[in-house]
Amino acid sequence: MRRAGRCGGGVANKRISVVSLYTRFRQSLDTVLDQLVAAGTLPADADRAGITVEPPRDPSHGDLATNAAMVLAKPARTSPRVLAEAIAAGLTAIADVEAADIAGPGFINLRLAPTVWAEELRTIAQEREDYGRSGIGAGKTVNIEYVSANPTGPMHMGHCRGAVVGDALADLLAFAGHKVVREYYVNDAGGQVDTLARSAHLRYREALGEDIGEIPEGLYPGDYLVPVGKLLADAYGDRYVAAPVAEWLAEFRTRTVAAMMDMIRADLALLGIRHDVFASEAELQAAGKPDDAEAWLRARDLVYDGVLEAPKGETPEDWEPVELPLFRSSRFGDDQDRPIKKSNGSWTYFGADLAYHYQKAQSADELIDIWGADHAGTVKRIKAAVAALTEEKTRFDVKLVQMVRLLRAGEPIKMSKRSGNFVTLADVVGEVGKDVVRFTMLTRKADAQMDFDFAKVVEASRDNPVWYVQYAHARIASLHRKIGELGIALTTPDLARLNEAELAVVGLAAQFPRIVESAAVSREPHRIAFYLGDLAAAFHALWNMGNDDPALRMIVEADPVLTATRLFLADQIGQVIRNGLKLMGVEAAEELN
RNA sequence: GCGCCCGUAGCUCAGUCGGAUAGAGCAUCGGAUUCCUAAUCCGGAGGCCACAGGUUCGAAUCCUGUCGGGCGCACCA
Repeated sequence: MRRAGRCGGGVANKRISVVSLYTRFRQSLDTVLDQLVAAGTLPADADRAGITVEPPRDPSHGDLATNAAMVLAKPARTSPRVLAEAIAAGLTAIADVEAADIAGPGFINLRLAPTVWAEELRTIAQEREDYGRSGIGAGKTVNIEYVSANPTGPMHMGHCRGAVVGDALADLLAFAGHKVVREYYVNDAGGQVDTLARSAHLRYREALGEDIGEIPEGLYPGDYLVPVGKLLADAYGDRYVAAPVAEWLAEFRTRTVAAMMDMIRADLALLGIRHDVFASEAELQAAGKPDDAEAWLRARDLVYDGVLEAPKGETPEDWEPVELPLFRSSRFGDDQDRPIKKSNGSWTYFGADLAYHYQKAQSADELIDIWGADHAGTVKRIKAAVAALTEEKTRFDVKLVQMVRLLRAGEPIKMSKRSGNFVTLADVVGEVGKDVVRFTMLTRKADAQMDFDFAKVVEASRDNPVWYVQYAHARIASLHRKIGELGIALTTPDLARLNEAELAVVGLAAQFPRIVESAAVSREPHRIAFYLGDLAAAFHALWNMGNDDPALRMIVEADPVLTATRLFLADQIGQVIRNGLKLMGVEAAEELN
């Protein structure tokens, strides 16, 4: 089941040629600080990690702001404002800086020459789909495990959000320079896959003409197993109809799991998701990986034979103390030690999962798991296991994704697992489309609950961010059509003619690289969605100015130079929107209908 | 009982590894617009960032406690 080939995923690793505007000024600032060190104003060993160069919250403060003086005042044994004077003097000498003012408790606000923004626009035009690419992850391999739905049926909406968040995060980290491995853990070893095989056996008999009646309680009732039954009937004829379970169970299990995985892969493909590695729990066990991990841990006294404490709260009636091999997860922050084997000698889910993470850590510098919030209770033990097995050298994050409530006309859709009546991912994608599903899943922090209303996500209005961002892009595309119809002969843009409002939108577009970096560092792909909403809003506001004053329209027929300039601006905004949408796996619309 | 996540405008939510006067959409209020650069636009009001302490130049953000909400709590997966 495990695929050997490892491809980089949707976004390839490329080297970036140009550092972002903010990074560039951060470097200039460092040069100024070096000069102050040489002059004896600053100690050489002062920690500069807390220094930021970012856009000020209030645009009237200027184009860039730095907190350097406040961070360094203490090591320099002086007041922030005095130090700010010295730093500001150095910054003023930089060519693109028109003014450096000191404000508030010691901020230094920089006002940049308008040519800086014009230049940034050209940078976007040059780098095109690479604009925003970062090198912060260079040299690091990140393994991200997501979806990992049990191979017992098709994907339903419960899996959808984790799939989208994981995939977008993988794209984001790749864009930020990491080597990314996208992995799916196939839980094909537990009792549930035996149940699956039994359920398939029933369908197999049905395919051979038997009336199987109601599906008994405890077996999977869904009709997605009907074709599997036919498949098995074709493969085996009536050989296993009356045979003892032991004779067919293993073979039926393998074939049915394979069929389920084909189905899941097809579901994922509907969302544009493809994993690099499918890791089989059964193969992991067959290869003795959990035994290896156990031996390694026992040698360090991190696994011992002990008796489990009674569960907290209400003690179940059938609870009995038994001796089991326990991992000392309490040494690494867990509340209690956790069994890695069951009393029947087989591995617990945790025992196998621990070995699986050990294996992943062999070939990655950092690990990320995307889990549903219902597994929150097991985060501590797996983090403890990774800490122990990697001797705390591998960064490991578990991102919890909260549930999505499906609504139709404001009313929650009722789902019942028992009857097999759940809303499948394929249904939802079929109804509203891949792009709407993906974007919507990223319009909220992963750990916040979310409503998905079938009506609202396709609504053409201001308060639907999916539509609003697409609309901005479509408007930009429409400019080209319109200019063609009008037969305007475009000239070379004259970026000196950009007005203040337009330059402000460029400033927002120029933030894209740092938004990418901050989203990658904090592992929060939703930030891209919110940013695109802001950028789209700024562009729409610009566009709407043309309603009141025709001289402010994007297309001014009498002035081909101005039109070319504004088109150039609009195209670059469109480019940034496309780059952002691509990170979310959403296609940019050329036209809305 | 314990653990995890959360508590920001009337509602739904953002908030940059701690920064300046905490932001957006909806709803509300006040204006504009009948336009095809379409599926409205502009503006106002609205806040003890649950509460109380602490850390420091500076806290919605970090720490502790309290209150309130959600989820989880045997060898299941």
